[in-house]
Amino acid sequence: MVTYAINHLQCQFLCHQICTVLVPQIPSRHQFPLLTTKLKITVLKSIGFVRWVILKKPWKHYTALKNVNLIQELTVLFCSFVLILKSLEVGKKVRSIIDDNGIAIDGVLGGKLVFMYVTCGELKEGRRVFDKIDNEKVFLWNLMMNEYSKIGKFKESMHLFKKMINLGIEVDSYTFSCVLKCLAVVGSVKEGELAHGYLLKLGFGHNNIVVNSLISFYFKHGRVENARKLFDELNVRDVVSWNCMISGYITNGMAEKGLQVFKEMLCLGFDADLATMVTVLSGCANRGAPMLGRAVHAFAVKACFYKEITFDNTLLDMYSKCGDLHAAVRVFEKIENKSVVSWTSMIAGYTRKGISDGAIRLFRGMVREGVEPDVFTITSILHACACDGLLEIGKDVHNYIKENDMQSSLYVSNALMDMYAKCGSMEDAQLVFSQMPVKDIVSWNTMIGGYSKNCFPNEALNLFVTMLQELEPDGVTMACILPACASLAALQRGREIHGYILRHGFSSDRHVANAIVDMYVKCGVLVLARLLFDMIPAKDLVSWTVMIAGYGMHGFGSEAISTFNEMRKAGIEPDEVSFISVLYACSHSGLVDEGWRFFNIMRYECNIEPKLEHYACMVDLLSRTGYLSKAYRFIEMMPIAPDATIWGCLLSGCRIHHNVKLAEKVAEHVFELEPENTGYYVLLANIYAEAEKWEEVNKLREKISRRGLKKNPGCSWIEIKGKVNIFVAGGSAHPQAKKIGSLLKRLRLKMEEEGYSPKTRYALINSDEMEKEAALCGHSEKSAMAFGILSLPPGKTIRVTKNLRVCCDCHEMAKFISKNARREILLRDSNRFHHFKDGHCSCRGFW
DNA sequence: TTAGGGTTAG
Repeated sequence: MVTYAINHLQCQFLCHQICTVLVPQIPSRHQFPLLTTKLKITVLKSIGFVRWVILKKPWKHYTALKNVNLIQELTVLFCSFVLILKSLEVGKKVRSIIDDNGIAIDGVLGGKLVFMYVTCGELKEGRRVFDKIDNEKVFLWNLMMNEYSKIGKFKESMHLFKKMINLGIEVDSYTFSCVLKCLAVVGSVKEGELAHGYLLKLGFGHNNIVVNSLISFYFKHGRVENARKLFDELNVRDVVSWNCMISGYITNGMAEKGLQVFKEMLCLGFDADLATMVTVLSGCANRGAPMLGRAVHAFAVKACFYKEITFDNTLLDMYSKCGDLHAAVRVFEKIENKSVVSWTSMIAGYTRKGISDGAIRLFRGMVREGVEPDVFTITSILHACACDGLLEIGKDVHNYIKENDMQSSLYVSNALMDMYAKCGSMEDAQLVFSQMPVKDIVSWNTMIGGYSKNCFPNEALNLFVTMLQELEPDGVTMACILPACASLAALQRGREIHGYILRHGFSSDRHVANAIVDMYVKCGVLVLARLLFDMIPAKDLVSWTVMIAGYGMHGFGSEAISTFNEMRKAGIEPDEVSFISVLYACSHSGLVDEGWRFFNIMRYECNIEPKLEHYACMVDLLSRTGYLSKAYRFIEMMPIAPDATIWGCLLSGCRIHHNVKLAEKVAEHVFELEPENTGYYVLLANIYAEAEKWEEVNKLREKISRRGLKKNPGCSWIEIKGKVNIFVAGGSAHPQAKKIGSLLKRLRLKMEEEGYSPKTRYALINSDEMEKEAALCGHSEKSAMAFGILSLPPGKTIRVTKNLRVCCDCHEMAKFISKNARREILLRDSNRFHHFKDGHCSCRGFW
């Protein structure tokens, strides 16, 4: 801030000058942009001075200025300045001057204060003042209503409207404009029609501002005919009326008609204005209509709109949203004075394309150029961090948010939580969530979805219950909570939520429909999933991908492939995720040739560069089917660095095919990349155990305990009558543990009678056979299956979920039970589903 | 006070 060296007399003089000379010269906010550059500089200098006067309060020392009237005049003036400065800091100083001097807040000063607070983003304080003063100015009521609708509190805005009607305050056209805007979002058509009747009664039927808003209202509710009728009946159509029609048609999916109105408007000699261009272009962007967008671009260039920054920004956004990032970049590069909007649109464009590093490069570029990021920019850059899991950069952005006091923006806080959730840091997300004074539905959904996806299904379900006490969930909530049921394989819970969805009419939402299919797939009810999938009227890429992945998970490789082909026939192009699903399906069914075929289709036909996940599927496929050295060479040839998962797939393959020598070589890579992951040590230990290399097993054991690593305990659960029963490996804490134990013993005897011998090599214990057998009996999935037999009526499928991969002995026993006790068993392990029936498993040995 | 950029869903 500039400081002013000033003595007592000068201060007195300057304060006098402010009141007598400057006051009449202060332009209003609206006049300011119209001033000449020279005048603007003069005003800005004065503002700099006044800012200093306010912050330093030099008048405190002068009796002459302690005159209350003078201070009151000054404060009114200061409020006006704050409106230009938009600085809450200065605004607060003004307030303290008022309070310190005991100045009464009357209508004039109160009104100024309200306007000042609202402009500085302190709506709450503005409302407090607003409520205190006797206010009959319709302008202030409109202001408050507009502010509430800007932050999405449409109900509060409507509440104010009712209040002003009750107080008998005369409404104007802007009041109706705001009311209709609110009703467009939260109201029903019926309420809008009531407002329509009311405004006709008050004589606003020919007021363009009101009728234009009414047209927009009907369009937003899809009542195209009503909107058209109003437009046709308008005596005098202004450019806004035309713009409303164009935008209305485009957003209702009638882009052609919108363009027709646009042409008609031009033919009738109406001049399209900037808003027309912006409306048409943003309509093209939202509908994904680049052809129309390009035509408008050409027209606008002829009409010289391209010099307007707003136009350029909309144009670049249109290209970016229509997927043509190159065209967007060309527009961006031509903009001479890039505004914060230009930069943000470009950043959002890169993020949309998944080029997070490009987005971050742009972000740094804009800061370098001295363009200050605003809440929109911050939200976009957080999204880029979220997409790429860039936690450290995300944390830097969080610091920037704190320094610049941006947390109060719901968009910012929500994007921040989403970033933390997607980067896997739910503690940080929870911290942001708990500190938010106001939360909206997106905040709740983000947290619930975050917990669901980060393997905290219970936290997600608990938060969902809390949410129900606070606000109504929406379709997105459903799509966020269902994966929690899916990850728990909590079929009962999932069914309840499915019921809730049906009762509340969320089932027509495609995201919800997809999530339901996914939930039933992961809860093991594949047939129902397929049925519900078939019922989705317009399946999107996600619907198909869920189904393909579902077949893969259940070991139906050829069904997954035919669904994939069906999808392409339906005209839906696969993306990288759907290729992961089909490759995964191939690997879980041992379909080597088909796997290669899809890998090549992806690369050469669809031009999708394989990512780590795709390579992992291929390595998995080769390893499972015994092509171990081929898999090794494949990894070595990879153009990107393999991660531990990829080497881990090969290590699993080494176990299946008992290749100890290669396993040792592969394990070196795995341990180097993920030295803390106990699972891989256990895997190698099992490979040694199966080869009866007990010395090596012990060495590994020592290594594990030296490093202080603990084996992730095996844990299985089974849902009986909605209650989840959990079994831990070797545990006997369950109330029915004894019964379960004796049932398992009986089963084991029967198995031996029929020639099965226990697969003791999988026990990872180097002791006598008896102890090994006891350890095998204690495996959590066996206990859960036995509990299922004891608790469920005959003939009912037993559904068990396990946190780790199923062991071979348990797998054998499940096969036996399915034949001997005539029970279907559905076992979901950490990798896939095993469906046991009549002594066979759907995995056919691939797991 | 018709008009440009941003958050949740495989």
